[in-house]
Amino acid sequence: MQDYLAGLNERQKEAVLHINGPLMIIAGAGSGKTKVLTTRIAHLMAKGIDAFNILALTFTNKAAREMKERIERILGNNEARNLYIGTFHSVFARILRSEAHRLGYPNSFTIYDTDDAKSVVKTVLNEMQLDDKLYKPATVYNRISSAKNALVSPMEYATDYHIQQEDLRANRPAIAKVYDAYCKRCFKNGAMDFDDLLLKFYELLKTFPEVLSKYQHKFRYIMIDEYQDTNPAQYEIVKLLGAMHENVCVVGDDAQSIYSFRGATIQNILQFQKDYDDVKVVKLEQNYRSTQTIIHAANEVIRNNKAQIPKVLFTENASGEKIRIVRTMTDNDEGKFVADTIQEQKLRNHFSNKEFAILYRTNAQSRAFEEALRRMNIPYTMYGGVSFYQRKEIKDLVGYLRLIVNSRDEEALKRIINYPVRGIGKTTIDRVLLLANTHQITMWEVLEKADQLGFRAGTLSAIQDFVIMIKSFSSMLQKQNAYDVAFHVGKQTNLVKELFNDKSTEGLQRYENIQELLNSIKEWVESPDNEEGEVIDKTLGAYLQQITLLTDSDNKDPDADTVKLMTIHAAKGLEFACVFAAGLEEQLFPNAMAINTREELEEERRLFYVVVTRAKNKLWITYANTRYKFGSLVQNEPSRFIEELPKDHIDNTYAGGGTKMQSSFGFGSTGSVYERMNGGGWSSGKSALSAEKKYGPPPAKKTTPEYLGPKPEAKKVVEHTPSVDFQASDINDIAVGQKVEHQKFGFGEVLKLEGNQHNRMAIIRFDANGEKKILLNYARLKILS
DNA sequence: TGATCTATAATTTTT
DNA sequence: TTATAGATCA
Repeated sequence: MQDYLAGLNERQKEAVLHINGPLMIIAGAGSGKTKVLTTRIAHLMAKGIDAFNILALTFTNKAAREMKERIERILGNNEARNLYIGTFHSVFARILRSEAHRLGYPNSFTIYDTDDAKSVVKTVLNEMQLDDKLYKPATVYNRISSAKNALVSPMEYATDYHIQQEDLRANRPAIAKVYDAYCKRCFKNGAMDFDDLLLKFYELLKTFPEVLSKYQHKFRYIMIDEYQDTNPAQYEIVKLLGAMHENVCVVGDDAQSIYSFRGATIQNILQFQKDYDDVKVVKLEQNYRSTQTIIHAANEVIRNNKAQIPKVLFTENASGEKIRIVRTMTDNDEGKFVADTIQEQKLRNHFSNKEFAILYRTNAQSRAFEEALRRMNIPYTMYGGVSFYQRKEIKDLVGYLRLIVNSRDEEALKRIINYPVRGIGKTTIDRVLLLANTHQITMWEVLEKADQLGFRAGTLSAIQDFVIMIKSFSSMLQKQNAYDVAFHVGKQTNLVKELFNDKSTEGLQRYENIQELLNSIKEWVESPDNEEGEVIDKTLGAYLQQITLLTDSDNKDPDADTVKLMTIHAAKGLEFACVFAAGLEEQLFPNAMAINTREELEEERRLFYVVVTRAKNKLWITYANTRYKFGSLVQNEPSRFIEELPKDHIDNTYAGGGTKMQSSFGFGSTGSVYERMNGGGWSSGKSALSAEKKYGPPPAKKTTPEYLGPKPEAKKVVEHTPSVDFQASDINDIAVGQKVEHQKFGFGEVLKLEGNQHNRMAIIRFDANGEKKILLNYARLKILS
């Protein structure tokens, strides 16, 4: 761990060498923030500070992992294992596991993910007999979540004038009561939601001075990454923990604050200097990531925001190529353009897949890119889908495990009580719920004493079998490790068998997922159970808590040679040689949901700043004239952010003048992409459009989006009116060569049959609509001959 | 009670 | 377009 200081610039060195006292690092995009943070921790340790006394909090597991690895590399030993590095949520959950009993929770409390939490909200709404059309669980949950993040208790919520006015105006005056009931319900279930991990930890520190003192002594040096994204709960916790030693170092960039929807407030970073005396402030303004063009553009854009800490990012990197603005006809064309350009860049400049990222505002935009990439056989990884642990089959097995660990967990109980089917249906469950509520006991307790509560004989025996089974699992937990129990549960409940017997492709996948879950438990059980003196909790309970805090991206390999697709939010902190910023359209980006106030719009702009600064060398900004939304075609204007880019740094030939087309496609290209796009037969009819039409000047400004008159030819279907006697035939009777009638596509001939028994597909040539692939499970076909 | 079908609503960002 | 919830049937 020699000269770790070499390779740092003066500013960076200043930050690293500052040991005692509060420190605020304002780190512009690509200014070596992580490097400074990790080097600083290494430096602290080199100066003799014990790793056990250092706490570093991040927002994502990924960031935590990366920091740990980098510190290990600098130190060259495994002292870094003793550092407390993790996300706010995981670190607090870990501490709460040994302290939760003080607050009346079981130490093996369950962590509810968003789905569980919404489900609790739903139960509460039902029981309060509120209309869930008006009180949508998601909306109500968001409201509760915001309150928690702002440390607003149910009581304060109910008595705050402004909050009440807001709810009243939205015609949802009962939210305060729901909030209260929700908290009580979670408590009764022995469960904490994501926000509770912060809130309850805060309460713990506030209520028990001895606990506070313990952790103040332990964490003598505190470091917070992405400080601009902290919410009031996190802010107060840091303040409490740091109050004794005041060795608090925060790193952030106000220009990259993009989580205010989650309660983050930029005030925290602006306030920092007032919270402590003698705050050392270091600004890192030199960017090592991007070209001058990109940095200049980013600076220009962010200048339009009012609220910010003054700073100017600069770089000594090459000036680089202009930013290319590309307009396409539809969202599908956008996908094709991007896939095509990636292919071309790979050939021309020898880029590998992993040097490309396609970044967008909303997850829904991924579809067009996925399709296009798949068609070109370009491997890609999509971030932000359903997490492995959110899959149904995984949640089912995990549901059993959760119930075993914490019998109060009502959500888990409801999930698995009749899966696999064991004759405890909806009627019975409702009855159990009612009994639980009237007797003020948990559902599990109702089941335990079901014999005294007058269930029908058949139902009673089903319930008793269930109770005996769960109890046998619980007792097994005393003697055997998490993996053995999980394996046994899977086997005993027939869950694994049921999936094994499902031979469809999806069934097979589900079966494999269960195997993967079991493997992961095994791996976890067998990994070393102590790190340098500290015993790691290897119980099933600890495992369950840990997996709820994992996200989709946590089990994806970032180094895999694939094109990365993700939202801009998910891309924060990452960098790529080539970036496609997609869907730069009004309504989409800035998003229609976030243009009502100046603050919201400025956050969208910061988001744009983030996406621009992800690019090292090449940046494309794309937008589509029309795209599908809820199944119908919508037309949008180009994003206002495009206009904010410095004109001399962009190449918008594509967007503006159709006449200069040939010379426009950077890198001395001959415009092959363009040719392919027009003439390559992507989908029917495109070639008929002239270049002028396709990439002509942007449409005249319109205040309201309108629907395109004629449908694009790609989507054109010659409508067919089904015969009066139309009746779907049995799909098993369909054979090659038959003449068939389809409700929508009309008459045609079956050319080919594909797929397995459960997922059969027919390729049919229709007289009026050409060849289509028809999924027999979904389509209705009538056999004519 | 359980399975299947039909109607309806919904998409901003996430630990 | 897709996912989900309620309605209907076995």
